[in-house]
Amino acid sequence: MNKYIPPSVMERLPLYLHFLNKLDEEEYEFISATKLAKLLNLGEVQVRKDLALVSGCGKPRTGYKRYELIHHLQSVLGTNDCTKAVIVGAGKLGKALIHYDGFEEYGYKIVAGFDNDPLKIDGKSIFPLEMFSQFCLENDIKIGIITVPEKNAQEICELMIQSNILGIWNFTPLKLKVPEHIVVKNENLASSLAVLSSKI
Amino acid sequence: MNKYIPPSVMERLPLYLHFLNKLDEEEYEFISATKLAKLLNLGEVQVRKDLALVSGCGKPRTGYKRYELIHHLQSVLGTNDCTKAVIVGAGKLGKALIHYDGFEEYGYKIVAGFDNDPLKIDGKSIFPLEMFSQFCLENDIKIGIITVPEKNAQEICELMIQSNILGIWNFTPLKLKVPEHIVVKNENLASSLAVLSSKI
DNA sequence: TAGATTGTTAATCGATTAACAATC
DNA sequence: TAGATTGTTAATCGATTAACAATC
Repeated sequence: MNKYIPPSVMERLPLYLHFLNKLDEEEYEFISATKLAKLLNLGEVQVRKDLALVSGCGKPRTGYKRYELIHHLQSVLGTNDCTKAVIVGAGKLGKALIHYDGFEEYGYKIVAGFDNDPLKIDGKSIFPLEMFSQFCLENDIKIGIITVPEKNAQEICELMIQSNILGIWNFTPLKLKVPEHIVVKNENLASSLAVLSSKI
Repeated sequence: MNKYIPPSVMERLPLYLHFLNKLDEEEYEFISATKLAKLLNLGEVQVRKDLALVSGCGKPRTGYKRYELIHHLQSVLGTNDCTKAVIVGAGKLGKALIHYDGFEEYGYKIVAGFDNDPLKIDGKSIFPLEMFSQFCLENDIKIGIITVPEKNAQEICELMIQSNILGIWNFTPLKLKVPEHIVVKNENLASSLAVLSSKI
């Protein structure tokens, strides 16, 4: 394997994995790309190509061994060495993400949250911001999630970079200024809503 | 105007609008696509083309009249007739979205939340599920947001369709079964995380 | 005028879809 | 064998980027 997997494909892998995990183990020892496509309402060729890229262990006529396919998906998604993330900003959205357990299925885990406001500190999962850098360095954290108010986002971004974080998932509408090697993914909920609304 | 605006462009419009709203009114009576692109770190031609599609009132050398551009963006995004949305599922994520006030800048407003669990009912914004249909019909709601557990998602989806909702923003990983004319936008946070993680 | 910026047409890039030989 | 499904190559589609004449 070790082929390059484009973002468009990467985005679909969690869907496949989740669906395969839900499938009845007895009934589906094998599953074909064709069948999976039909069940997920996706293009047949698209699924076939995605799976070929990720696994490539399909057998004509029978399809993929379900268990093996799950394993390959997990391997590409990073389940095998559980990618850890931290979050800064324990407002409503931050707390919702911290307590959302849907990431672990794909190998991601938000291991801690941080906030400056003592009211939001909560022993087991949300810590004071001063502890951020040390925590990240000690635990080799590479992914940081920003859910602070927009006006504090750049400052938190810089704190993250100082703490050796390489990927930032930004939930604020601020365009973060970062050096070349840092990856930023902006999550703009209003954008999604705009697209949905325009399609109606 | 009334040109067709592709989803890829639609997605960027809230970014432009938010940025223009933040700009100092005195300093920027006019702003050029070139300048905007530089400030937002986007492609110069991309911004120019987007703005031409949305407004087209740019003047060579001076650029766009800031105020006019804002107005055109709002008009396309729907601010002018404030698109209303409702949400079902008042768990952590649902509550975070209900109280998130960032949508209104773009003309979208989550006007009410619904839940079956009496513990989550909260007079001013979260109502019992039985009131859902009537509320939607009376208030001419066209957008529904699903933040219930996956196992209840299809059932809520059908309730929404019965209540004349046309666009569904689905935060569960379940592939919803809907008739032709219903638009579904799946928001899969794990997908975003997968893309980010793979780019590091 | 000179030159920055516009709107638009052409070229490139990437992603999706179609076609098809290979195979279990 | 016959036929469903695979992996892959070619064709199409849409989005981004480059090029350029028009214009204030």
